[in-house]
Amino acid sequence: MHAVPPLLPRLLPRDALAVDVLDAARTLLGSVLVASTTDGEVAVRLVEVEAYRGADDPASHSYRGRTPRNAVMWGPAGHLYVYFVYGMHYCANVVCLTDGVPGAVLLRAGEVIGGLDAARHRRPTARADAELARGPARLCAALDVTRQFDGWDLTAGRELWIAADAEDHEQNGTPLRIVRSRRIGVTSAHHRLLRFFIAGSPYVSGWRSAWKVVPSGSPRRSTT
DNA sequence: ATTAGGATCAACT
DNA sequence: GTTGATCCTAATA
Repeated sequence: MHAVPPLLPRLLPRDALAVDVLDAARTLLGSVLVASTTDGEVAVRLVEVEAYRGADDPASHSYRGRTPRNAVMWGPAGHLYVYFVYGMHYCANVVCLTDGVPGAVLLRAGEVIGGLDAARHRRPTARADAELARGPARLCAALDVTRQFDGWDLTAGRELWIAADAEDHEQNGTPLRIVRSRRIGVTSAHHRLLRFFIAGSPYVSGWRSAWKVVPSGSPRRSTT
């Protein structure tokens, strides 16, 4: 055994995201989204994501083709696709695959690991810190992500960027486990198990005991 | 603990 | 005119 390298934040490379949405989902779990704006820096470790594909996925915004709203999904991997829903919320996705092939991973929930005060200020209705970023629109609110960041390159290391998972996480001495389930809130493609989350995490949204949940490996540290 | 209804608007039929 | 990749509050158990 040689010396353990320092756990410095490392920018997640675009290559790690220019892959199939299922692989990108597993890479994103454990990664940390960092937003540095004038009112503070907030960092969120992702614990729950959902994969959305293209023409073969009726639940995806890209299913019916390219529009001004969803155009970013056809662009380069590692950029952010932000959309507005229900008249008052924003949700964010990380674009995957290669240029011209739509696909993205919805960021559904995470643990606020930095900038708690700023996050609490932006999420006044949260009654516990575990609720600060539990849910896709809450996560965006905690990071102050709006349509201003639609198309933003997360791999450039500017105000909003993504850090690779730097640790081998464990709980009670065993590695964290990824499980998958059906996606939340979608009314089509119900059967597909395209939601990925960290088993047992208190920061995961929408847990339902009745749901079918299957194992799906452990978080992957990107090696590129 | 679980459920139902309302808020509020851009994109799309 | 209808529909959401949602969240919050209030009501019921």
